[in-house]
Amino acid sequence: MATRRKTAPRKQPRQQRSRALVDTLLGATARILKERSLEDTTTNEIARMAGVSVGSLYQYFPSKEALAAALIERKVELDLQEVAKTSERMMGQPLEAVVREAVRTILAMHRRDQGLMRALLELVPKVGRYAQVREAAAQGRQALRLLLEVYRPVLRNMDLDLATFIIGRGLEELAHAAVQERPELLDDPRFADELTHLVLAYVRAPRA
Amino acid sequence: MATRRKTAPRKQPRQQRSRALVDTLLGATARILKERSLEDTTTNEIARMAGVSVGSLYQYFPSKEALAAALIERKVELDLQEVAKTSERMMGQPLEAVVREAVRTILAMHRRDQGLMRALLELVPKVGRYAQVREAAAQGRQALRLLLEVYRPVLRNMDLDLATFIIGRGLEELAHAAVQERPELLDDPRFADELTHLVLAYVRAPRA
Amino acid sequence: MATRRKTAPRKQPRQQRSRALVDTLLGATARILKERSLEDTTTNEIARMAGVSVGSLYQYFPSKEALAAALIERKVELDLQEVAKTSERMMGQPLEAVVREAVRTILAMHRRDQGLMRALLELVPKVGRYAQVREAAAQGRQALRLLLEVYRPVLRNMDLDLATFIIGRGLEELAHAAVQERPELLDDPRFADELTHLVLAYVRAPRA
Amino acid sequence: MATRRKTAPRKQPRQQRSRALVDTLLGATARILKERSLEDTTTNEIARMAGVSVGSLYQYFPSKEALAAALIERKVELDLQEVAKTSERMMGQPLEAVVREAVRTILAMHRRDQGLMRALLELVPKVGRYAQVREAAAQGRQALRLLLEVYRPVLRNMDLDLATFIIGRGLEELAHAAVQERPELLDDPRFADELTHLVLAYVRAPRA
DNA sequence: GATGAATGAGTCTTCATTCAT
DNA sequence: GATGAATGAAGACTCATTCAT
Repeated sequence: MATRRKTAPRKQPRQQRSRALVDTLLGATARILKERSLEDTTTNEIARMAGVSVGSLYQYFPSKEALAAALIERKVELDLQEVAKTSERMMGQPLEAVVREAVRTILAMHRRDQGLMRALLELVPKVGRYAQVREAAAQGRQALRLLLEVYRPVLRNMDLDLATFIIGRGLEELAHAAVQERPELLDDPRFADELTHLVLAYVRAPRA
Repeated sequence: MATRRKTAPRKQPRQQRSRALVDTLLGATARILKERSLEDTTTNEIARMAGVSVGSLYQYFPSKEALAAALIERKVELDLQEVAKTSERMMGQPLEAVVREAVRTILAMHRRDQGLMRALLELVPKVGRYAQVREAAAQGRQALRLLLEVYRPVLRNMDLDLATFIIGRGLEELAHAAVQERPELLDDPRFADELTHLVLAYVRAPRA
Repeated sequence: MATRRKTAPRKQPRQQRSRALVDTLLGATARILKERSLEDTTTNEIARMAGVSVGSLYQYFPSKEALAAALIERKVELDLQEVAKTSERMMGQPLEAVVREAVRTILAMHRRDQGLMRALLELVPKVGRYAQVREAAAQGRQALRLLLEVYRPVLRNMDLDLATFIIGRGLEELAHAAVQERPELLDDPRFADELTHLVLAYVRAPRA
Repeated sequence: MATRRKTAPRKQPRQQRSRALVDTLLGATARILKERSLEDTTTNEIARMAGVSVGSLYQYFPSKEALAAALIERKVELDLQEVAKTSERMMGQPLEAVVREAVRTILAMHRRDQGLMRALLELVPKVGRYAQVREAAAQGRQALRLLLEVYRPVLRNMDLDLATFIIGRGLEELAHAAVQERPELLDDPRFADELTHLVLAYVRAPRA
């Protein structure tokens, strides 16, 4: 049955050595999840991969799922920081530059983690981390929304919430799609151009 | 272990009774997969749910995965038929009407199957049905591409392959996203309007 | 930790074959418990000993403890029947004969099961079957008490409750003790004689 | 598995500090065993309870069982001293007084340790300390036997060995029984009276 | 000597799959 | 062909014990 397993970390790694251990474990888990689903992985394998005993694994993570959850949280946190930094940096730039940079950032984020990204996304429901991810997405959207508001004068009249959802999620999903189906696009400037155009054409007021 | 299991159906259900059995099993599987992942499901449960013995299940499906694979193939087939029908019907209509109808169709497809859709998508890699799904997607894109070619004169100059990917996958993923995050949008005409606008603005030649 | 495990039997063995299976499993468990404590036993071993697969074991018993619990309940039931039969049979006989027969019965019961008896007694707390055993003991005492009341005229004046406890438990424990420490006494008529004397001397009114 | 583990203490605590450590550990073990079986206890828990590291525990006790064994030995030793003292003190007193005092002593011993007593008794076989306990019991019986011999003239004709077993073990077990089933009896003078009567009536020669 | 993090053998238990009826 | 009891391989997880610091 789908017994949701405990995912709360077991004890905080206070010592430096422990922190390294936790990192190694998360690293091994990440590496494995790029190739295999969580249930096709065993805790023993993760431990072996990390060059650590199972016992040590369970010292810090009460279950396989907890490892995945930790991975997700870490990733969400990092991405959020990046988004924040970018959106701050772009404030005041012309609309087109902002959009182009946003597209660039999203593609970069996806290029970086490829497989892991997809694996983690699939794990979100199983591991009960919907809340965090939603929250992160919400923050990202919030940043996007603020930008749109700034440029409202040059935009067509529209429901900003809806537009934010369509743009935010649309770019995100197209980046995912590229990861899955056509990874080479992540490095193709034409793809970035097209996405930029997609967004700009969508939001701009039609010229008189 | 990640042993890829046999997924080829065991024997073709020639008899009418057998065909009904297969349908019942697939139905039960579908119903369960809407709520639970495949590995959180047991063959015994599927059989019980279908009101059939496990033995009978294995008469037609050599493994749990085979059930999922069959489900995917069935779904792909149905969707393709629908796409074909729609695109045929739309031939010759004005661009805007075509896009609007395409959006409507996609949203309808997603509204219909919600959970199952997502479950199946996650199963594709595990069950080794990438090929079929790709192939189906390709066919869908091909239809889309044909449409775009017809309207090329009124469109901006662009790489049709790339545009097809962006539009096709974009709409699909935004429909997914709505299923996941904001199901009410599936029935909201403003969502359909915005998506239509997204596509039209993207492909249309900018007015002089 | 002392997590009390589920002990409720899993499904009732309806078929004849299943009933045989359950019996075989209980038999194997009994045989092993005569030599080893429950925690020094593995479910796999019990299954192997019973010539059955672990899976089958878990079909009927949700845990090792459940097997022990079932064994205890079965034993309690059987012993109670025997006590009831004996006490009924003795009604109306002279006091000495009654006591002698009671002693004989108790010794016989212990002679029969020896090791198992001790093992089960130790398991009672761990398996949460105190209630049943208490209840059984209470019924046995009740029978004894009824007997004593019948003979009250020839007995010394005493608190019947206390006397029942001392006699009932005393005999029981001395039988246990014999099992543990001097098994040969179980077959020695002098031991039975002495126990009979112990009881009679204790209850009889001192002759003027 | 039922591998009998090493139980010999590891090193003799010569230093005063070490002796205190050993005492603390035995104390913690005793406290825990009153509530939980040995296998439901972890060495880590014992150590934590004693405010000591596991490592230190293993400095003095090579296994969990060794702790139990040490506890048993200590208990046996103490009880034996007490028995010796009592029996010495009673020499030359009238029979009834002697028996009464013996009963009192036994009840007191059991009142004192309650839970631990039972726990230790269950551990004796697992820990391989049968010999010591037997030996201790034998010494106790020997003392009892000596007493009986002194009073032989006023006793009925009987097998002293058998009588010793019945009286010694009978009193002991009835005290146990009281601990388990009716603890309030340990403090009830009527219980002591009845036990005294039980023994006296059993051994006394019937009056002409 | 003390510490407690690390180890890994060993256990319970599940569940996909088979096969006797 | 259907049934569902039986099988047993495989995995998560614990905890006695060791040993580097």
